[in-house]
Amino acid sequence: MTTTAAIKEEALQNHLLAGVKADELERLLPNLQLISLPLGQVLYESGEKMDYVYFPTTAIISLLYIMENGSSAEIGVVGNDGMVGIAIFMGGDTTPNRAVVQSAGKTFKMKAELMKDEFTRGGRFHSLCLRYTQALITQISQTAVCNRLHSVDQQLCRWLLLSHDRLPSDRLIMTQDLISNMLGVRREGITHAAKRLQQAGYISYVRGDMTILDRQGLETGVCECYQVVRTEYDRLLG
Amino acid sequence: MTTTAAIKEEALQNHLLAGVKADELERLLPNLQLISLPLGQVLYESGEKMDYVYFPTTAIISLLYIMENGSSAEIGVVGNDGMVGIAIFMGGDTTPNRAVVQSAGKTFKMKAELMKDEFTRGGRFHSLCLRYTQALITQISQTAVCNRLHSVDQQLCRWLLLSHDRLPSDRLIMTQDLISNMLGVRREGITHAAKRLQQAGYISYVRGDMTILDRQGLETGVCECYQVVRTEYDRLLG
DNA sequence: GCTTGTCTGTGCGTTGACGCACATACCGGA
DNA sequence: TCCGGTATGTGCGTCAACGCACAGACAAGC
Repeated sequence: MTTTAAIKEEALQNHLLAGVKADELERLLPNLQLISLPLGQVLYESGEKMDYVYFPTTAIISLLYIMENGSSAEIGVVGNDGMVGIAIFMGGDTTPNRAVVQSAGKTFKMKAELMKDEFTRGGRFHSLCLRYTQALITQISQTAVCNRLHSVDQQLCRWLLLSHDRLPSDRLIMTQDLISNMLGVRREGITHAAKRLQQAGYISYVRGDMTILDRQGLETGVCECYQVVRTEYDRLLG
Repeated sequence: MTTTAAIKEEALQNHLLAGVKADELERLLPNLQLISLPLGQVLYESGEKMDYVYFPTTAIISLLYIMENGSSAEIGVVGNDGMVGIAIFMGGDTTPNRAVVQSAGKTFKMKAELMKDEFTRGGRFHSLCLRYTQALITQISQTAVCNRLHSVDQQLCRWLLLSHDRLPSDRLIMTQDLISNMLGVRREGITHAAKRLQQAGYISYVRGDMTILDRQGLETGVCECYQVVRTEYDRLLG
């Protein structure tokens, strides 16, 4: 049986939960349920009412927009740095996006109503949620800029670094086909870009099993977008 | 001398101000200062502390990210539908973006401190600001998607429609060069796209003076991104 | 073993956008 | 009236990414 202390320690792996005041955390803990998310699971569908908010610890969730013709593009990524379901406290209840598990792992979930209750209490939890939302806005904004101005190679580096920041290890279980769906480019484009990164010795991969070997190498290939987002997260939540 | 009633009527042209409760508006009005903004004026520079929040009535403000090499791309646009300076109440105080006047016109401004005070009071103003922020997030997200997946022609249509929605007339004073900076594409690309729209009879323009002749025509050339954003604004703030 | 499905690699023609160069057109001021 | 500055139009070569087709390569299961 998992002790309360163990749960608490697990919860602190999520930066938002780690940042709230002690009394707020005590109130939250009994309402947090730890679950495992398999790769590909859909947490929300576009326009669907959100029943839960998620605080990932080791899982990574991708926020996608799916076009009417089926093509897709990622607008943001959430790991242990944040939460999935900001629309719950922002007042919209839904978003026109899909939230899907990009990397299997664990997450806490909490009922939307309880989330709203705690949010309206104000306090540090309230302000932390808002600061996180602003950081997410920066990430989405930079995705927009990067999509417009940078090459697939640069974007793959950015995407790998963003993922690595949220990953408990250096391994990423993910096919090139899935990555291409996230980045909204051709699968072949990812094949080429990934091959170059592998030849440079920055990553290795075999059939959906990717390992980041040289993080600093990746950072030499990335555009400024990554650092802008990183700096803003540190500034707002660090 | 401008009467209080006249100021109030002017204020109601901004949808956010029009949406707050009567007592909230009475508190806000004495702190709101109506000013004229010329084309090109910079309201915020990237990373700069925001002293004021702006509630446009007839002006349109563009939110841009400026790359280190000087190229730029728009991440969102704000008119009488919203406000500029959400970072003030989100807690970050600054953003890595520039806010620049895209279409000359009038706006109310209010000191950042007063904004924070009113926001922390809660009430409808609080929730309206958050709902607006969510709508803006959708706009930024859709910009990211559109940048990735759609042609310059489609994006110009989207951009014109978004501008038209926030414009008091059908005229837009703006050179193709400026539009290209907003969309993050070449000036020649805009020349080509605009020429096609003019030949189709949807717009006319001469040296920085553009008129929208056939809005429905533009809507036939736009991608689904425009409607997604429009619908979300209506849902959240309508 | 074999088959089947999935993942990755590669080639090839097409295209949309880029970068550059320069022509043309228009405006306002000296 | 001329002139300099600005806005727009156009041509041309280049390139990154696309769409498609198909060839290995590997894993899992029978």
